[in-house]
Amino acid sequence: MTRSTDPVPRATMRDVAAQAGVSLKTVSRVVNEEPGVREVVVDRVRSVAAELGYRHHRGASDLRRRGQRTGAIGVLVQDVANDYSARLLRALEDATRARGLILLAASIDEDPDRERHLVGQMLARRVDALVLMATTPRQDYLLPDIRAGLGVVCVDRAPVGVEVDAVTIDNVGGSRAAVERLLDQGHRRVAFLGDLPNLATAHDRFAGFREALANRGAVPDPALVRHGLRTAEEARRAVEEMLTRSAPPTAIFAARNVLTTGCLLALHHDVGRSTPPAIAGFDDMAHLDLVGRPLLIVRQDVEEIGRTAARLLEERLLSPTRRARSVVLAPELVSYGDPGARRRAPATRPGRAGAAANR
Amino acid sequence: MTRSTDPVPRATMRDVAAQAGVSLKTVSRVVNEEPGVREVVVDRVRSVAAELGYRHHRGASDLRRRGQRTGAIGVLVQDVANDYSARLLRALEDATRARGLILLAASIDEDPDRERHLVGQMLARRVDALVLMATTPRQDYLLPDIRAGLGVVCVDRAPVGVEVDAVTIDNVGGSRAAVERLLDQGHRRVAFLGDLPNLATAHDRFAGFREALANRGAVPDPALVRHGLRTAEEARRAVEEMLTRSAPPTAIFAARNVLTTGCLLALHHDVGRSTPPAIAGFDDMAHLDLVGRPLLIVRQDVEEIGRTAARLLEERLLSPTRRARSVVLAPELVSYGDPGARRRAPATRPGRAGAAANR
DNA sequence: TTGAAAGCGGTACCAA
DNA sequence: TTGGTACCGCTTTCAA
Repeated sequence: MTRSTDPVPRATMRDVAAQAGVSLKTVSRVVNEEPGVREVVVDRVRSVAAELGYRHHRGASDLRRRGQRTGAIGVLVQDVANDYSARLLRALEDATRARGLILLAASIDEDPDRERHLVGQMLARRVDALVLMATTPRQDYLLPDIRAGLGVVCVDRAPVGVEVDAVTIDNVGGSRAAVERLLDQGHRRVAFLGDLPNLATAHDRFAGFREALANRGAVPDPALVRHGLRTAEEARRAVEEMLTRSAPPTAIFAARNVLTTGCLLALHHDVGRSTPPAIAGFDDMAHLDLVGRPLLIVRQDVEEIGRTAARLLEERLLSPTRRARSVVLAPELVSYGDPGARRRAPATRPGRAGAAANR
Repeated sequence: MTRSTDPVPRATMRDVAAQAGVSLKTVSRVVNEEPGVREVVVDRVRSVAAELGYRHHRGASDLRRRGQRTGAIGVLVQDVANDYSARLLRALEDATRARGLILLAASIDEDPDRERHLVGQMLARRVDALVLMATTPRQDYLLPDIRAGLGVVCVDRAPVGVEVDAVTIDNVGGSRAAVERLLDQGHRRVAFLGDLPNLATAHDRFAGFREALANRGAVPDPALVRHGLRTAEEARRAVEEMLTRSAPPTAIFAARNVLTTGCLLALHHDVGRSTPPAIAGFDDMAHLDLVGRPLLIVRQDVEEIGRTAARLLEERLLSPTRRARSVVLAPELVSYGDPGARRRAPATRPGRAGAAANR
């Protein structure tokens, strides 16, 4: 009596060979579409393979052809559920699809230990390359693997301690442009909401804010600057508190998209006030065109970042010894909810949009 | 002369063994934390491994311990950049983190051929299981692999042609509850916007719409029913067209979240009208609480779906011959932008929320 | 055009 | 407590 529920071991090339009456090597040739096998034999092997439900074992194959690549890429983002990370993952998928690569995805959650752990997991699987939105202060722990041929592209945050390819955006320029626009609109009391300034992106965005003010001969008002905000809720409370001041801000620059959400929440529940502050924010989000409020957004082209990272990776894998390149993309300024037409202008000088720089 | 740029081959267990003056097998024991190795030896091997930048080769290991699991899971969603898919991926990551699993992620894009291709890629990598948001009309192409021990959980869409575990939601009940709520509010001319009804979810959501009307002794007005809408833009045009009718709808039910966006776009550019139609939609999105318009949303608990899928997978891998189980989760109704308090009510009878049913 | 044998990096099994 | 040997599924090399 046969129990149909017993796991049936997978057919191997040996099984296919036996069933087809050829040698194992011939099956290998057929599976890998190598020339030099008679049509008749090819057909027979193919049909037997299908019949037995044969699946090529990529791991065994990669093991034998040592030095070849596994065709897998590790993508380590902050949080795969986050809009930015998810779109980056998708852009990488599209850009690598033609080469048949497969992506291992994982979330770092701003935890350096977790980053190293996940990197270890992926390297144990012998990924050809890593796309890394790093949280560790330095990435030199990757040096032995890079010497062994691992490709690495740092994304969103520049690498520290290693010379690897990178795709980042001009955070300083983007912030400066947004804040300058607010100043052009006549605002003088501009508030800043940002993350912990030991994070490079948060630091740069605050620097851009400061530069914009400095260009007008002004300095930040400490009462209107809040660092270390991590959630929309924290931003909401910060804004509500600011608005009760005797001299409330007339404009607010939120240096992360969740903080922009917090601003919107604060103003949403504060419907009575005569002139709500203008809001500018960093990083686009869904439905900002529907909130019924003018909004100035510094937008990154995430798809372009993904495409660029994939291109750098491809070049790197072709010539592992090439010098590291760093591409800095210029974000753009977008106006939402403008009573007039929708305006778009480059965040930095027009000529520099999309410029790449070697460091 | 040494070229420091030459790729240095990775250290293997053999290298570590030689350098540490022990046998390869001892290194294996240390790496796998097997007992029966003296502390001194463990320490020496560990330090040599670190020195040589040794990385365990999971593929080779899996190859030898045949029948064991690879610790990798393939996640095939419609589009990793889409909010729903991305959150599902994240929920799966969290639910499998404790077991140290790694996720291979890919987007199907509603393309059956692509689904089969990606499944092939992942099975070549010998994933232990697949989480599948299927687009193929039938999934019986997986039968040989399931017999070989592959775990499969279908998510969002019920499996066809195979008996595998599944996590879906009650699309009929969710839609019916939303439309009944509109009818309770006094609406009689309720429009329906949906995807192609040959998709199971689209079909079920229309069925729920019909049932809600039928419970009030009404039938859908063909002029107010639009199938086959795929994008927000298509929905926007459909709504704009409906609103120019002599008898426009007083309420609209959008059966997919992008279609809800389309409705909002249409109404946003139609600010003059005295009484805009009420809107209900299927699937939550970001910032719906900020659009300044009352909105009724059928919300799926994506995280719960992911947790459930992971649980079913774990059970399945523990007992591969267990009968397939199908868990149907009840969505909830959420009111946004309600002038009063935010209300939440179960979409179906309260007692059934989260109910699991064996088919 | 086809096949036999070695070996990729690691683990199982058994012997020392 | 440690090591030798076979071998996982496949590709490489070389011979037939």
